[in-house]
Amino acid sequence: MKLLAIDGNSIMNRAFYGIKMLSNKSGMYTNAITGFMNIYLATVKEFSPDGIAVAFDMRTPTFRHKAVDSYKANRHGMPDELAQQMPIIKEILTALGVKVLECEGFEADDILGTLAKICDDSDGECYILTGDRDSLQLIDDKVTVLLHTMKGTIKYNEEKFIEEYGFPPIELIDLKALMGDSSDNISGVKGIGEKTAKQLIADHHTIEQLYSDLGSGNIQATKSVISKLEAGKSDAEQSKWLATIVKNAPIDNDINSYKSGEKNPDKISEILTGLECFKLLERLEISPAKITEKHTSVVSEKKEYEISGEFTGNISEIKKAAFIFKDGIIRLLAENKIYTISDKNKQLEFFSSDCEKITFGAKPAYRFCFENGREMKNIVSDADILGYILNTNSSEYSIEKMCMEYGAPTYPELDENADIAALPMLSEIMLAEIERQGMTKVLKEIELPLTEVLASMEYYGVRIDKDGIKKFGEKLIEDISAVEKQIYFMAGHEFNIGSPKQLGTVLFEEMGLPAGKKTKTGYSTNADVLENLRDKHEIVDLILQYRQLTKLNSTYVEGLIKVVSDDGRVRSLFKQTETRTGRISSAEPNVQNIPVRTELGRNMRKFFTADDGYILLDADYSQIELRILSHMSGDKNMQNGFLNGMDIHTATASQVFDVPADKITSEMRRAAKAVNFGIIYGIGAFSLSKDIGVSVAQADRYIKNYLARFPKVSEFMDKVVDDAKKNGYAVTMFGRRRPIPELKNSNKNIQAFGKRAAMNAPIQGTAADIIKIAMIKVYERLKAEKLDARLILQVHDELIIEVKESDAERAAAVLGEEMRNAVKLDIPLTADVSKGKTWYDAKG
DNA sequence: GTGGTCACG
DNA sequence: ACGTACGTGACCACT
Repeated sequence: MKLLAIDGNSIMNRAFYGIKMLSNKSGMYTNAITGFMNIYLATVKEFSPDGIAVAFDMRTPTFRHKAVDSYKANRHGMPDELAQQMPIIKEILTALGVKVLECEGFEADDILGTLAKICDDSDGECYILTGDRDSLQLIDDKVTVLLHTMKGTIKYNEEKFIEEYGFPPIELIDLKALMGDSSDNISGVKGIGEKTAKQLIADHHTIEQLYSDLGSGNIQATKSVISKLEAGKSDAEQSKWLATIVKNAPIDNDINSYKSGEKNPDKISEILTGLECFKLLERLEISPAKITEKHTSVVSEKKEYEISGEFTGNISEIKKAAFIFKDGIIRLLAENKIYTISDKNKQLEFFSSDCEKITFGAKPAYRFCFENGREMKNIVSDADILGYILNTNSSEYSIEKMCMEYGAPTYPELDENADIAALPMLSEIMLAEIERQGMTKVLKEIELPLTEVLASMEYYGVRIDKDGIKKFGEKLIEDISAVEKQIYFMAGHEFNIGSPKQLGTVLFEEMGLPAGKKTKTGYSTNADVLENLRDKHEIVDLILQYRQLTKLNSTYVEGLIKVVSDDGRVRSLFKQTETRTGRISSAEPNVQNIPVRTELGRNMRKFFTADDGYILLDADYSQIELRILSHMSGDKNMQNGFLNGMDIHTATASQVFDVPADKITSEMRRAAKAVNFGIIYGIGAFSLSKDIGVSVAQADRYIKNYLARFPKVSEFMDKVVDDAKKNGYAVTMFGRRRPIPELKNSNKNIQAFGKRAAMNAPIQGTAADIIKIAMIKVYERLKAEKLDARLILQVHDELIIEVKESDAERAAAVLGEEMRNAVKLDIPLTADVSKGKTWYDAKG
């Protein structure tokens, strides 16, 4: 009989701290469970035991066999995130047919010790899996310890142990009795450390022998060690007792009772599906629970599909199909048959046919159509988008993952066609779920039509003045080396200014400047800190300059040059399923963070130009987020500011400081602006005070004043947080949801973050919804009016059109009108259009 | 791969 | 006692 005995607490601990926090949609952490099971499965595979037992500590002992009050007092209690995973892993193990052992008053390693003894007595073989070196004392000719460490699992038998420690395993107890173990609150002999203890044990083997030899003077040690040993005799004896793992826990002593039992796959499936641990189910070769309560609206029966090779029929006869367009090939599912379409003309014919299409990742297909001057028609569902709408928190929307999450049947037997086979049913289930959650409008009126707009923007790209950038870059490099030289001179030597570590050493150690904040790894040298040191030394200003110049050069000059196509344009990727709030994001290159705030950086925008014969139109919403807040909260006081056409920050200042608008100083306006931003972000007095340089108490008064003046805003924020706590998500005006599992976290800081995110999500998300609607309307009207104009960029509240000069006036009217009229709020939306040859000139 | 920093809304 | 405003992406240094 080969028994695998696992230290459940120890392995759960290793797993918990070993992998990043993983949590599912409802905020339940699963990282320890996942990690435990991975270790468990790997070990079972390697050793194929006949029986498995997992031992756990009892959480609420009423009696301690080691009744020392301070026992383990300094081992901090486990965090909630781990504690809540403990009962579940026990359930899973039980369902796997594994014995779960807990004994009141006994620790997990006592149970392991008892199991080891049972094996010894019955001629069994025992493998102990643990992360704790304590258990090594149990090793003998029948007991092997598998020590799980960060670097892997080390197998300790007697031989290996002696090789490493130089004495037999049982003497580990005596070693600990001498050197102590702070994590177990074993004091040991005061003043005896690891080295001395090891030597003493190697010479004398046991505590008893050691003290007997000490008495007879038969010992080689310094006077100080000898006196320490003499003083610590009773400590040593008590420590030995504490360090000894007991072997008499009251568990079944018939080894055969630990033979592996029957698995209960349904139970395992139910638990793991609920936890969204699909990878684990796969490893266990168990299919996920098919229908969960919330997805009962659609009955999902698996259909049979036939692989039919290249499509040779008449494309116009396909009325309804699923397709996936990848690597230049269309895979098509129609009438229970799976085809490929490899011919480009046939592909285009299919895309522009009236066939009702469902797909996964429509944007590249749209782009393919644009590139070939054809129209994509009738895409009614895109699983990528559906997945995003249903959970903006996910980082990956693969068909495989979503099938498991939403309970759609999978087709692993179809190999590379498993994805397309699963698509129709998955899409149907997700559409029903979107309908149930009231997000059908977000899907059909915003996200699905938006894909074409984004594809078009990606297709056109924006023209870049590459030579202009290069010249600008050369100038930057000159300036950089000049600043660099001055910095080296002041520091007295050369160093890597770009390394925060080296810079910290130079500023705060060599030059003795007062260090402010610290980061995890050392001194903080960020702009905030440097700003406060500006008048302490000239070098600080130079470093700030150096940072600005190198940032411009490496990120924008060099970064942009790298991605310019042969036709002189850059084509950013506008990602539609990336952000948690509903915004779109931009990458490769990111065109949403081109400098504007400083004049030097703003020059970059001179290199974003219109094509010959064209000009750029640029319009941005003014204060869209505050307007949304005033609308959604219904605060008339705030709305009045907008209705009167006032500058909103001045209006706010007037309210908060109780001063007429014409008496507001620029300082007051600045403070009010910061408060306005703070409100949108979910304010805290501390951060506000830091931002505007007043005391925390003063900042707190500003906030209190603000909320008193705009009581509906205050109520709105409270309600948004309450609802998010209750529902698990925040929601925009149009019904878009953002799950916020952080609100259920036991960590106060994470909870506080959840609250701020909950306050911000409806505002930022609604703004995202609105500009998306505007984009679709602008796109449609430019097309309908046959203008030689196209949307090319979006920067969250700003849209940019490239238009033939002769059509500029009409396109400008379209842009302004559609942005202003995208939705009707209690207060007007304003957007002014300006134009220019470059982005620099076109921005008003 | 992670952390620090900084560019934008 | 601690940490501290929302949402992104790119680059560099360093492990």
